[in-house]
Amino acid sequence: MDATPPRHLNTRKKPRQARSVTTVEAIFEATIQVLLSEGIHRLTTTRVAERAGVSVGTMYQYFPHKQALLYALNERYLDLLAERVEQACRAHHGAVKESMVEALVTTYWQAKTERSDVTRALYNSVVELDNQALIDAFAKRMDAATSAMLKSAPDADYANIDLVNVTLLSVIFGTVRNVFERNLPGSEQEAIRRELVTMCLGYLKTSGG
Amino acid sequence: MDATPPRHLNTRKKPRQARSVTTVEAIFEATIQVLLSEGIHRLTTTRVAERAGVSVGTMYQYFPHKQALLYALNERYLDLLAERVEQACRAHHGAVKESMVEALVTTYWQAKTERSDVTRALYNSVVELDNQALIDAFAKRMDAATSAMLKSAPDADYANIDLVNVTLLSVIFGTVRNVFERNLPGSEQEAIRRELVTMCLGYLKTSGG
DNA sequence: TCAATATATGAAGGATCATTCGATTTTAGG
DNA sequence: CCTAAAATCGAATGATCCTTCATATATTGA
Repeated sequence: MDATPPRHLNTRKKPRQARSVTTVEAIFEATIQVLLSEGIHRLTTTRVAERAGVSVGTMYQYFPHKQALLYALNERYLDLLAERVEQACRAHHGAVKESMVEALVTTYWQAKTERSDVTRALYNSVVELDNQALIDAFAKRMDAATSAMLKSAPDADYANIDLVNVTLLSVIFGTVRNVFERNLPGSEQEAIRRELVTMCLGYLKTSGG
Repeated sequence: MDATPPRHLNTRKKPRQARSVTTVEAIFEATIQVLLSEGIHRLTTTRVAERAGVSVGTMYQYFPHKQALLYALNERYLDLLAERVEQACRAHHGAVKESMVEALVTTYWQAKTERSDVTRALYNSVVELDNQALIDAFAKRMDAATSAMLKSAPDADYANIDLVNVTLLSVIFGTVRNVFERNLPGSEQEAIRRELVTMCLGYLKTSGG
């Protein structure tokens, strides 16, 4: 990541010997595990240290405080992700658009899936854990509403309508979230929204629905 | 939401008089504000109560503990969102697919944008605030990598290639995240992934790029 | 007007947690 | 083997926070 970390989030010192490299690695790994098994509000320095098999003091040799730990974790993760996509892009320079899209989707998807625990740990929102029940119920309602609508279309094709439906929902909802996260200027947001409509329309025209 | 809240997340008592309705409303509003201005790790019961202009004790009349407050907030938000989409769907029963898609995208998009503060407050991830710098840097790298690739295609159309590029990225990244959040079975995930490729391909064929 | 009920208060208890630092152990390199 | 630098340890500190409960105020309905 070329984003220079805010000074207060800098790591304290760089590991010089082999064992300290191991230590830092263990701390990262422990952070992910605690995040997944206990959630953010139980992510304490002591717990992470214990899980990593080191003492709290050791943690503070490498991270000035808790926030810096989370920041570094995220940074490392995003950096790896970015590198993989960049490589895939380079590998497809000059190719036809079909294989570009294929490569892009596949690479990103796979990178996220490969270590889905990390992905999930970092995705978790402020509400945590019990949240899942809400999300599920919400998803069900949406599925029901939109698939009922879709099936009522005069030109509906019933072959794979459920798959088309769930795809549409994932794409639309996900895109909105992503646009939010990137915090793009309003005009660009609006432009993307229009493109999204075009895209979904084209998709519906070719794939039954 | 028809997801019966886990017992330990139930609200304590229902407001019966007018003033307590106001109170609960103020608490919700204060939660959002504190979440936005201070972040999750500074969201304390005292702070929320103070912002809401009530005492801590009052909060505990309606929410058995902090988690229940966040849960309720999320629940209310998702419920409102779901209702709006459902209504839009009902309003377009029997319509042609074009207007269905248009309505779906527009409704969801607008609901999220209308109170973007709430949306953002609930979207915030575990890393919080300083995270934005990382996300920005990541987005820049991705934009650069993919747009360089796209422009190298033999059949590239330079008219609106930047918009096409940013749309593709938002759609792909967002979809992945959404699929993750919904925690669908692997087989369905894979099916959606294939659909996503189809969709992007179709999009690229019609819109320059 | 007056009890019964609903709502509000906030100091205090008890628990958890982030962070420090002086002491100890381990490693590298001469 | 020996010493300086690197790495580790973990009890102690001080701060923050969640939650309770006894008390006080407000509202309702008769």
